[in-house]
Amino acid sequence: MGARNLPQLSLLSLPSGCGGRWPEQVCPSCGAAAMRICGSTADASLARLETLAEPLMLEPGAVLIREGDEAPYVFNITSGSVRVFKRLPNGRRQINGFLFRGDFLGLAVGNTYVFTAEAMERSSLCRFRKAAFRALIRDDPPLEHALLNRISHELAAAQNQMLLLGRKTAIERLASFLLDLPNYDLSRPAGAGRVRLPMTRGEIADYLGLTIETVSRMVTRLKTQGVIRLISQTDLLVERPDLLRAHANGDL
Amino acid sequence: MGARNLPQLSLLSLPSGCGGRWPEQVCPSCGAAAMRICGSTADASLARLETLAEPLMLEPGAVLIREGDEAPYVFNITSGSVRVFKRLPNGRRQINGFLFRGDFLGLAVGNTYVFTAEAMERSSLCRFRKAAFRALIRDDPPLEHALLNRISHELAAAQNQMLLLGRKTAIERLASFLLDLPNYDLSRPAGAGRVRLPMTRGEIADYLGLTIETVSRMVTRLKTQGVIRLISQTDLLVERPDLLRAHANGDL
DNA sequence: CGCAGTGTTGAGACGCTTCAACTCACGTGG
DNA sequence: CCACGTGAGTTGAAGCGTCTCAACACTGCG
Repeated sequence: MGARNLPQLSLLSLPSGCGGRWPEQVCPSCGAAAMRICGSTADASLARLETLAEPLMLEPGAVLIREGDEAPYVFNITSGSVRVFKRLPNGRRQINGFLFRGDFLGLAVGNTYVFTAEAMERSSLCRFRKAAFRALIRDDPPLEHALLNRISHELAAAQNQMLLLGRKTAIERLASFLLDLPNYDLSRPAGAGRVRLPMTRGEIADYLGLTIETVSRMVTRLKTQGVIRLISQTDLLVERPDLLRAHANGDL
Repeated sequence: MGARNLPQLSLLSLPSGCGGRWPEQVCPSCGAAAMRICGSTADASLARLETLAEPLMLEPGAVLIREGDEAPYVFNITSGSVRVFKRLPNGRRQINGFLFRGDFLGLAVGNTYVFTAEAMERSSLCRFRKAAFRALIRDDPPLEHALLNRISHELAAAQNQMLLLGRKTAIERLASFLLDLPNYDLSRPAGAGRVRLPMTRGEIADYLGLTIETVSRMVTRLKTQGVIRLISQTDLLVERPDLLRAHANGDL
């Protein structure tokens, strides 16, 4: 690698992504607009970016990125949701994150994608050629800083997840997950104590390093203890946030 | 956060850090030189950087960074090794990475360090005020790109670790670890098949999400199977790399 | 109404942890 | 120089938490 060689730009936003709420004027139609959520206000660049964006529509289950493939693109989600995961040769799956509107993805090492990404529901995305995206970023320092900042948040989130996977019990994992969940999809805020579970039990299990059955049992346990109440399969109410936090910290 | 606000620059190099070997003219005396390993050759910047660096010497076990503290500094290791970890309230520890010469650390979110870092042996580091470091990077695009590249490698490494922690068995974890280990400390390359274990069993356990005893048992199992041979407590020889890889992939 | 996909619940198996005893390497002082 | 102490590592036996396998319940849809 020569000195003038640009490093590959490679991004992935994990759930805790942006780390803060973004202005509501964000438009879901194009990646250019979505970039605004990163804090970049270089409008000249945004205009230029718009010319680079290729809009994309995906059906549920559609594969967006395949681990090991060549990585010419960076993506930005403009609506819907995406799961990002890796697989072991024997089929076991670890979901690394759930991505929503405004999140970037396309993490690559040596021009190869390091994970697979699939749409969880009908989703729209914007696609950028990495080279063009990279060039744009180079000319827009605030944008690059914003991206760096964003990746830092991701790294912090990844480290929290390592702590969870390596050292927490099943109930602690679920409790932590339920506490974090509201921060995932900021574009669809829930009411106080209200938690949306837009993913299946299987996906939760593969995210928490557990099995479907264990997740189900732990949900039941929290329900029995009066910590949460199930509105439907995909919606629940946290009745005792204090107890949920206690569980997440291993105090129970 | 206003638009002109710079995001906090926040870095942590995980073991697989740089992803490639660096030129051997790297000098262990100062962070400025260490930066060269990132691929930046902007010598004007390097000269300026040198004026910003505060050298630091740490004894084994010394705490470099404490999780939750204010985060005014970014560090670069110029010799020795550092362990980076998080703790649960009940004391359980998850080691997120082992860092060596050339690695940066100082990951923060909202101006607060997100992990604790301790010297594993007598180590020297260079310390930079984050603000100064940040300003320098802003004026040195190749440097910033190099850092972005580096962080991308870290994120990829973090995702591999999530897969390991969430979905691999004890023997698979150890095998994966032994295969990765040679890439950690590139400044002290080992001979072919030779693996140095500069950390204790307890540290390996806390890195792999296991207990000391399990790590010990798995080492014994690999030894019994003729996959590895122990030279000493801290040095071993991989006799059957093929079998080790098979174990890491869960094929055995 | 019946089917398929998703979620729940129970019983038993399995793998890792826990607890405890023992070994080994190393440094220190008698 | 050896006895001793200490911290790290190993090994064994028992316990426990999660997984596996299997049956059943629920929901949505043709």
